[in-house]
Amino acid sequence: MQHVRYLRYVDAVARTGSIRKAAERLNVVSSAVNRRILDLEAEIGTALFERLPRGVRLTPAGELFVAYLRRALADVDRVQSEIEDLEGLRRGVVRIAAIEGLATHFLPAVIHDFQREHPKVAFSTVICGRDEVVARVKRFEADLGLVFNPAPDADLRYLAEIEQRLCAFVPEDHSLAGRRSVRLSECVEYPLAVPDRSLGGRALLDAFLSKRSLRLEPSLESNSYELMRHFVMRTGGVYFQISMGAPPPGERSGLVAIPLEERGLASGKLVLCAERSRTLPVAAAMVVEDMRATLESLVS
Amino acid sequence: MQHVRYLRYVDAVARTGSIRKAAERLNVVSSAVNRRILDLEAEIGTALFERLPRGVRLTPAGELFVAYLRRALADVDRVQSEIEDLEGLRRGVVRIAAIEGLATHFLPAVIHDFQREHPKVAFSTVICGRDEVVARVKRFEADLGLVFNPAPDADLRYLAEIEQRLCAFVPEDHSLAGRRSVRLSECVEYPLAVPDRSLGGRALLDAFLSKRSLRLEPSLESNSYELMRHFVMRTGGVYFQISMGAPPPGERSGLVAIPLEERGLASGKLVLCAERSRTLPVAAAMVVEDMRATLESLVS
DNA sequence: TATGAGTGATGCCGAAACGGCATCACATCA
DNA sequence: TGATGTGATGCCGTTTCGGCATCACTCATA
Repeated sequence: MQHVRYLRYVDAVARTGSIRKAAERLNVVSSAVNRRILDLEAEIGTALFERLPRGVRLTPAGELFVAYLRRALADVDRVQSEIEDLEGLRRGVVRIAAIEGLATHFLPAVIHDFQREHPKVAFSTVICGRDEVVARVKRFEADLGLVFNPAPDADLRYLAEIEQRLCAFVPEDHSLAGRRSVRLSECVEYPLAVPDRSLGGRALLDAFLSKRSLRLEPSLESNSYELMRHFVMRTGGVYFQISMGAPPPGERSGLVAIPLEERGLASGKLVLCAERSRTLPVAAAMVVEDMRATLESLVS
Repeated sequence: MQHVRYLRYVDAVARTGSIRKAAERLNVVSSAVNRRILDLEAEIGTALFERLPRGVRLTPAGELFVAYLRRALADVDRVQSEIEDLEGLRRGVVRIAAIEGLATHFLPAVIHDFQREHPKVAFSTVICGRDEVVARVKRFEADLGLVFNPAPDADLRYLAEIEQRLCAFVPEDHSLAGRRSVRLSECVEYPLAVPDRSLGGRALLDAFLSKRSLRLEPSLESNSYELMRHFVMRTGGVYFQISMGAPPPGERSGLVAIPLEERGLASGKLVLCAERSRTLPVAAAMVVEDMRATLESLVS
């Protein structure tokens, strides 16, 4: 707030004990800071700082004034935050960290739908691996996390969860494309691309394969579904991803998702989570409701 | 205060429910008030007032902001008043470090007289040895120091000085009590208590004795005049202190001070000092004037 | 229904405040 | 003694502010 701008000048001088050092911190020239100080002292009628050869020191009057300005600065921050919360529906930034599998269809759709009704709400969305999603939520760098099969964590609060099966993704014109389901053993005939350990589906594959004699010899292992997508489009191969990564019905993307049908192949959960102690800003809370509704519609 | 000027604009608008009426009250044109309101709303990112055909009304966000600005305006009024009190001698703390010899009569009297006229001015007074007095002044832990014969020190500024002779202090009913002056050789007949090196008069005694064949065999050596006082009251002995330690004329304390009359016995200076670069708070500066006057009256 | 009054918003522009650059005066230190 | 660091100050271009005039809209009244 502009009306407290010069209070910030005085605060910086009090903290650094030097007009020049404070000016550096504030990214203005020292003469400007000096003049504001002198103007304020003239207005108050007394020196707020004693001038020493190597800087300045607060006078008793200065101590009183600095105590005041620190109360005022804290209070203005608080009221600004309160106003933002109140207005949260109409403006704000919702920060999301999500695994890559949601970047193509789910997240863009949710964001787009939400912004149709709340055009001033912005999204800051980071796509990263499972562990990084959790870390960002815990560090308050993301309001919301979308992650597949997170490890149990007392710092996380689950806001929504849905079951997700692994699917084989192939080009539309692939010989497996019309199947209602497919077995892993059928897929190994083709060039394979598999997710690395940072992607959620890999753990499900590993758990299954550890109990089978079947061995996968992937042509590609990657943390990028985009890479794997282009790989199979080019090679007529197969990659694996949770069903959430599939395009919504009616949309064509050149790829089809076929559920893997294997006894003993576990499914996992896609989780929408937040930091446990967190009170979400209003906009983020509304986004949660929208996402819940969308996720629930996917299981019915 | 200028920095809260626009808060006063908003306050007036909220109170009157009209930009034009507020402008009248503030003695500015309504366009100026209107623009400050609009600028603030742009800065905050939301309307503080709903615009009605016949004026304005606070929004919920505006209610929050007005609650804030009223707290801020009350607080700035209060701190201004506190600063005025401080500068107007209506409040403040004067910090003094002094040698023990002044604790009995001089300091209590000066403090008492000063507080009769300035009851809200408090004193924080530390009684300590000569070196500690100087250290406290230099460390800005004391505004003023009262010390006997300090070593020359570039960091100290002398505000007042008076000559002080050594006196022999004896009980009122002592055989030396009626004398106008006394020699050291007369005192050695009685039990002697002498100051230790932390007290100012000791250096004068030592300097004198180093050029004489007379040897003192003190029964007591101490850094506490109170102890020495009670010692001589109990034993009918003699102790030595600068004349400042004597009760003012007309006051009876059970002891009398008799000036030591010895050729070659130097006198010393009692010094009122401050840290050289220090600008004293107003209250302390006034105390200096009072002390000067009192000290000067003691030499005339 | 037309008109006058009251309201907040806006264009234009001169006045006031501000910050940047350069320099000064002083104290400190090696 | 010269270099360095500090707050203060002159000059001036830039930004912000307030005053004057006007606009757009609503409401009340004749």
